[in-house]
Amino acid sequence: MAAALNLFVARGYAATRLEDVASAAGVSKGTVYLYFANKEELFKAVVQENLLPALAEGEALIDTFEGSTEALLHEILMGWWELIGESPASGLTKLLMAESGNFPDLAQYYNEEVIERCDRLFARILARGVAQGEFRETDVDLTTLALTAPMLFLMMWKHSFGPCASKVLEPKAFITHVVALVLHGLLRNPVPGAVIPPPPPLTAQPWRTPSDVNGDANGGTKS
Amino acid sequence: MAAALNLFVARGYAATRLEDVASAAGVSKGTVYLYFANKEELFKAVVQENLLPALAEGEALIDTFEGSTEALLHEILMGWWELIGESPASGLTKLLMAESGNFPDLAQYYNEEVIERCDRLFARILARGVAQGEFRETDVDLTTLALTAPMLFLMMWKHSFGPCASKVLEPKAFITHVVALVLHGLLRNPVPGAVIPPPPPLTAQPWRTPSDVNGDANGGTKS
Amino acid sequence: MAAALNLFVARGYAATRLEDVASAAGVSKGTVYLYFANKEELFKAVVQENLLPALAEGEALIDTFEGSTEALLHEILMGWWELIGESPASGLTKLLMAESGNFPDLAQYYNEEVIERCDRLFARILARGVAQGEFRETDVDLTTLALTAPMLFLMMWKHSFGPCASKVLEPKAFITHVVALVLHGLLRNPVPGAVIPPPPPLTAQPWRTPSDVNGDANGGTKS
Amino acid sequence: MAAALNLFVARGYAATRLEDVASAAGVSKGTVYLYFANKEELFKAVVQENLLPALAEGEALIDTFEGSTEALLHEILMGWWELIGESPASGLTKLLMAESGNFPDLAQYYNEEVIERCDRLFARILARGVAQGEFRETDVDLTTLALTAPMLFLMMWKHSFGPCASKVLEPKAFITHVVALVLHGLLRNPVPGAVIPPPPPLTAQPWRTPSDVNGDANGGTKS
DNA sequence: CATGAATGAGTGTTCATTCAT
DNA sequence: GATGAATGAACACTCATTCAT
Repeated sequence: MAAALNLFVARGYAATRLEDVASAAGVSKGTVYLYFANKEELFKAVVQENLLPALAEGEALIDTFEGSTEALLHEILMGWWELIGESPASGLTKLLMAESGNFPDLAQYYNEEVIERCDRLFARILARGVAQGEFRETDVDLTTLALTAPMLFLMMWKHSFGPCASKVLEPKAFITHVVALVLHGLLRNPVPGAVIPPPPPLTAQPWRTPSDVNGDANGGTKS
Repeated sequence: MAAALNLFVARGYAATRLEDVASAAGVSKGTVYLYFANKEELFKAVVQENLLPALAEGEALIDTFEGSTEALLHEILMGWWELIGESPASGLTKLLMAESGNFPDLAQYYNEEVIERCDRLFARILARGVAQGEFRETDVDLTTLALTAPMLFLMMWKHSFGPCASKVLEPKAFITHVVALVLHGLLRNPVPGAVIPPPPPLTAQPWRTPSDVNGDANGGTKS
Repeated sequence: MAAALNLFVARGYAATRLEDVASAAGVSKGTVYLYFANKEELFKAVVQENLLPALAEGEALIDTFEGSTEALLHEILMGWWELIGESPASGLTKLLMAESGNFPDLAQYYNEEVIERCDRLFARILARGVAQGEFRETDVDLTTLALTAPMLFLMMWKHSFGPCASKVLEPKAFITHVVALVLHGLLRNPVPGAVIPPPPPLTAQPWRTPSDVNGDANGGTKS
Repeated sequence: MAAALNLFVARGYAATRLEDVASAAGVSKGTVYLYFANKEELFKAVVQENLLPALAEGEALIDTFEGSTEALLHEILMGWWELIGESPASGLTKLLMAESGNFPDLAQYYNEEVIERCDRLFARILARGVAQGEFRETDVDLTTLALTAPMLFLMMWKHSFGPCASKVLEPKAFITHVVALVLHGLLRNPVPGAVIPPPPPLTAQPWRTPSDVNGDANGGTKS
């Protein structure tokens, strides 16, 4: 399964030949079928074997943690990266997204077992922050996503454009920056104590091509 | 090429049969080869045909915009989603990440032509915000990533787990929330006027398994 | 048809694409089908167009020739080479032998129209030599073949191993040598006036491996 | 490989379908690819497997032979025919000439490994004949060719026009005839002891068409 | 008369899967 | 339990052939 994990991550599902998995594992092609009914089952087994343990470990932390919720968030995200992001499991996450269309049941499973558990984890953290008066009132689902999106992005990036990008992306520095940004805000003079204000109204069709908006081209300005 | 785009996005590169592309386009298998040398060239053509125009349109907005940089950011991200995220180009972005390992030259090309141009766009916006006294001093590269990561996440999500997730994710609401979060911060009492403070120090190895940290098991507390 | 001739000779029947023939001829692929029903008919037309005229010319010479039959033979063979061997028709001959199995009717046709006429030509020459007292009595069919074999060999060679052989073969020198050899014989002291003597009896199984002929290994000597 | 040999010889390289080879061998199409990387490799393997052993056997004879060089020549040629000409290897020789243009490396290999070794064999025989006073001084290369050309012709003939010719060609009788002819000469009164005399001068352009030689049409007569 | 876009049967090749040993 | 030889369905790609223009 370790061999399969590496090859699936490196080449994708379709491009991974069972013969390569077998020889990488030092066994014959037929032996694979003694343990897995077919390629699809092998794939599913690899996914489940490598994703769940990491998540389980992560869930243990939260209850025992003492300190500010900002520090807790930082810890959680950094630990996530160290445990999953830096391990081959991050490759699996990417692979799962890439192949989700061809493996709906797997995507369903992953969604239920991993993502929703993950969401509940963050919901608890956010609730802790609000309860202790550290955080503003906030939409828990959206804020959770705003925190997990950079993590998923990091995993995807590592296994897609990262290797061929010109600027190297330092994951841990990025995580630290994101936490600081989301917590403290980018504005020089944020309004303390308030709920986050609603955004300004969008301009009408600002991105349309000129030919599309010739009639009311001045509608593109904000006011 | 429209047929190829749809099928590539729906099934992935390997699982898309040229015969299906042909019949979806209403032509025969051989006809495809009159216009594209092989499957790979078709794929590359689809990618380039559908990604670049969208980006080009996006770059036009920034110069003419008047208003707060917060509003500009909101506009840009929302426009990005309307123009690319809601179009099949978002599917291509996902596909490209999924297949980047098997098409290194395409990934390289996408990185140079799309990502780096995108980065420069955001760098200009952030510089505008800082210059006008709206934003704190900030690491431009990391903040750019913190803003683009949710966008890439949205595209990936839409074409992977989104369709089978229990909670529906409303992209525009998410974008609005992310902008507000990143700008105003999650803290109830952020420090106005200051540079974002450094994060608290991480605890020593908080996520390690007990077997790994047996020597200093109490290291799991914060300090 | 000139284009087809060149390509057929250069690449063989199967490896010649009609599209290449068309573009070499400066017309479109469809145009070829205005003049030839299909690839096979084109091939047959090329063969007939290029082989028969050369042979017809050759037949004209013999009746008017005055001089020794040895000189006549030399003239005929040399003329054959100049007219056919040095022209693309030699390539056709090679091609016809190569493809005879796949075009039995063409081989049949070639056999009747070319080879048998050729045989009759040589039979007349040999009869002339015997009638004039120049040549010994001889088996006409075999001697004809003994004279035409080197010619066919030359044509085959030119279009097969010739281009990659280390020693260059000078066709005209070879023809001259063959005529001299066949006429005068290789022996230092041939027996004038006599019929060619029968060959010595072959040894029993001279080429068998020793393990096969262990019983009478000395049978390898001549008598 | 036996099945491939038969089919290649019978139909040529291009017209032989791997599926036919497989079914002729009693296996499935995929099985062929367990042993040969592709069609080309199968072809090359068939050629090398079937040509070299035959030649190796042939080279053994010459050293042990006692008797006249004329008899030796007869033995060698007859043995060649029995060992190679009558075996499928003769079909391979024909095939190799037919496909030499499409397999230059194979032609090169055959030329070096087979033809040149063959040439050296005959050079030794001719030198023996001259050294023992049996043969006239002669151009070794050309005489070698004059002896091997009928053999190659026989192989070609057998697998091309032979099956559809009206007159049957008896190979062994032909070989015997050629040896006698080349040794004793066709002339009734050859000149003993002498070097073969140079050929009479060729007439000027005797084969040209009338339109080509209109200026000096009388130059076509010999004197 | 000429075109060239379109066709689709055919073939080389791959690889997940099986099973006798 | 393990093997590896064998399978055959599947697919990318080719090219002779057609036909509307």
